[in-house]
Amino acid sequence: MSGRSVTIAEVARHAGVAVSTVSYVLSGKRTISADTRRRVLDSISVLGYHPHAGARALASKRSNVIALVLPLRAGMHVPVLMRFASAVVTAARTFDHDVLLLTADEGTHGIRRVAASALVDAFVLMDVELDDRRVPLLRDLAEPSVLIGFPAEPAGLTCVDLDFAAAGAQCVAHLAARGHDRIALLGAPAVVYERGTGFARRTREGFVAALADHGVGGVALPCEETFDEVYETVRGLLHDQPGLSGLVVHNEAAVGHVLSALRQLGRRVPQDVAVIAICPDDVAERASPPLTSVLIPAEEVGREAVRLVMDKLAGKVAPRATLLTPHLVQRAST
Amino acid sequence: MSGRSVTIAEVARHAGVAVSTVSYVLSGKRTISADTRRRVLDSISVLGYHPHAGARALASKRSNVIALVLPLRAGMHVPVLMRFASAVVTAARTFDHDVLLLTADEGTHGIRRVAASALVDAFVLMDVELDDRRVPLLRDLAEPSVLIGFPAEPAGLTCVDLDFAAAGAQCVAHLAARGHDRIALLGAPAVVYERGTGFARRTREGFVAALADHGVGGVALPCEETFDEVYETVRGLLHDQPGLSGLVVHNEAAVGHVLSALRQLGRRVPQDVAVIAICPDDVAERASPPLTSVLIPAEEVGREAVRLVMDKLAGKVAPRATLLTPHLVQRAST
DNA sequence: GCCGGTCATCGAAGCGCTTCGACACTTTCA
DNA sequence: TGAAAGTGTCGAAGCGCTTCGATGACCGGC
Repeated sequence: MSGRSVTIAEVARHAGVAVSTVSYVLSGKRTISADTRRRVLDSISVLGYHPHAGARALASKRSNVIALVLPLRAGMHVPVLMRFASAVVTAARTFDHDVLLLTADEGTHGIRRVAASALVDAFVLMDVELDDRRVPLLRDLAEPSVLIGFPAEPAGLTCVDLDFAAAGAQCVAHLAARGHDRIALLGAPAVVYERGTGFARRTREGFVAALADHGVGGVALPCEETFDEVYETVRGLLHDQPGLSGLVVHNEAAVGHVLSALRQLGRRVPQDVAVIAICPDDVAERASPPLTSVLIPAEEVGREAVRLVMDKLAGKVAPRATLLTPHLVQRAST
Repeated sequence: MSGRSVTIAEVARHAGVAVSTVSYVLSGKRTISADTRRRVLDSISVLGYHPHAGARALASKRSNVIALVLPLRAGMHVPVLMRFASAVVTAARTFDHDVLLLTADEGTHGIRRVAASALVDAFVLMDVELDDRRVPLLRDLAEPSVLIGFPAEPAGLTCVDLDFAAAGAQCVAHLAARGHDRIALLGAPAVVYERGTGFARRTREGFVAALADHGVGGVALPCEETFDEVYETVRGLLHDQPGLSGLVVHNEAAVGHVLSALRQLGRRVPQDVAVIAICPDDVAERASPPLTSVLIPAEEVGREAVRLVMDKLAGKVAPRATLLTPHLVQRAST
C-alpha cells in the first residue's frame, strides 16, 4: 500500500480549501457549494483518502462501530447464529458502521469494557436467556442496545425476534386443517428449556395453546440431538400415542435424525406421519422429503435489530418489542 | 453508568502525578517506581478508568483491533467456521485485542477500507481459496495478515491450517492397518472442489497418495449434502466397488446421512463397513455409532493464527506455513 | 444605497492519548 | 570527589479529526 496514509489536511491542500470544509463535505452537516463539493470529492478519490477511524471517534464521540455479542453455548444452533451474525454485519454496513465481535467468554466485563473505552456506540445481543445476567447491565448503560430474543423482564429494553408462539400455533393450525387430530412437538434438548431460553419455551406455549383452540390432542417433548436418543423418543412417541399422525420438529440438529428414525420405524412421510420443521429454509429443502417448514428469518431479524439500534443512536425512540411474523412454507412432508 | 467517562487527566490528578506517568504505568514503556505505580493503579480502579480507544489509536497508531474476514459461502461448514471465529476472539483477547468482523460481501473493498482507516492493525482470513482474490491485496498491504487455509501461491504470506493431506493419509493408514483393502473417500460437494478450496483437495490428495503407499484400492468421490443424493452415492459406491469395507467421510453435513444410508442399505457399522469422519469431535461423538474421527482442531488453528499475527505485529518474522498435525481418535465405528 | 439576512467558507480550539526531550536526583567508579 | 551513567518523573507537542464562532460575499427590500 502506498506509503503513509493520507490525511484530511492533504486533501484540503490538494483541493485548495480548509480542512473544515473537507470535513463538512464528508459529513454534510453544513451546506457546501456544489462546485467545492466536487473539487473536494475529486481530491479525495485522487489521493485515496480514508478518514482515520480513531481520530474521528475521538473528535466526534462516535466510533461508528457496533458490538455484536454472541453466546456460543451448548445446545445452540450455530448455523443459525452465523446467519444472524452475517446479516448484522451486512446491515450495519448499510449504515456505515462496522461490527465488533464479542463472545460470552468475557461475560458482562467485555460489554462494560468496550462501552467504557468508546470502542463501540451500541450493542446487539444474540440468544438472550429469560434470566440473562447481561440484561441489568444493558439497562443502565448509556449506549443503546437491541436484544435478539426476549428476557423474562424486557422492560426498558428493545427486543426483536421471530414470533415463536405464533410459529408453534401456525404449525398446529396447518396440521389441524389437514385433519390431523393427534400431534406432537419435538423441541430443543431438555437443557435448553431448563436454562429458560425464550424461543424454545415460547414455541411450546404457542403450540400447546393452539392445541386447545383447534381441538387437537397432542404433547410437547424435549428432544436430544444424537440419533439414538431421537430414535428412542420417536419410537416411544409412536407407541404411547397410537393415533399420532403429525410431528412438529423445532430442533435443527434433530431434523435429519427424526426423518431417519421414522424411515427405520417403517413410517412414511407424509402418508403415515406429516412433519413440519421450524428451521432455516435450506435445512428444510435439503431434507428428504423436503419439509414443510416455518422458517427462521435470520436475515430479517438481523437487519431489523440493526435498524432499531441505529434509530436509537439517532435519538429516535424504538419500540420495546418487535415480533416478526412467521411464514409457513408448504413442501412435500405434509 | 456513571455520567461522562473518566479521562487519563482525572486519574493523574487523583493520583497526584503527571498524565504521562499514568500512561507509562499503563504501557510499561518506562520504569515507574513501585510506589507511584501502586498509587496510579489504585486511582484507576477507584475512578473506573478505561482508556479511550480512539484517542489511544490516534496517538499510538495502533487500534488494538484485528479484523476477522469470514466468507460465508455455499457449501461451507458453518459450525466449523463459528468455532474458528470464537477461538480467534478468545485468543485475541489474551493479547488485549478485539476482533472486528468482516464478511466477504464487501470483498476486497472492506479489507482496504478498514486498513486505510486504521480501524484494525492486522487481518486473519478464513476459508482461503486456492485462487483467492484477496491474496494479492494482502501481499502489498502494510498491515500484517495470517490466512487460515492455503492459497495456490502462498509466497510472501503466512498460512496456518490443519495438515489435511496428513489427515487423509492417516485415515487410509488406520483402515489399512485393520485389514481393509478397498476403501472410499466421500468428500465435499463437487462445487467446493471446483472452486478450488484447498482443504478439500488436499485431503483427497493425501488420501489418494496413501492408497498407493499402503497397497490399498480405493476411490475418492465428491458428496452432496441432501439425504437422497448421499443415499444414491453410497448405494452406487457399494454396488460398483464390491469389496468395499471402509469409508472416509470428509463432509460434516453428510456424516449423518451416510450413516442413515448405510443403515437403510442393511450394512452394519463397523461390522460390514468401517467409517472414519474428518470433522469436529462433537459431531463424531453425537453420531450413532460414535465415529472414529480425525478432528478439525478449530480452537487450536484459531489460537495459532492469532499468535502468528501478533508476532508479526511485534515485528518478529513468522513462519510462512504452519501445518497442525491431525489427531485420529478411535471410537466405535472402526 | 444602506440594512438585515442567507450562504459558503475559514481558522482555531479541542477530543484523550502517547511519546520525546528535559530535568532533578541517585548511584557508580576512576 | 567529581564526572558519567542511570532512575523516576514531568511538560508539551502532536496524532487527525469535528465543530463552533467568525467573516466575507451576495441578496432583496425599502
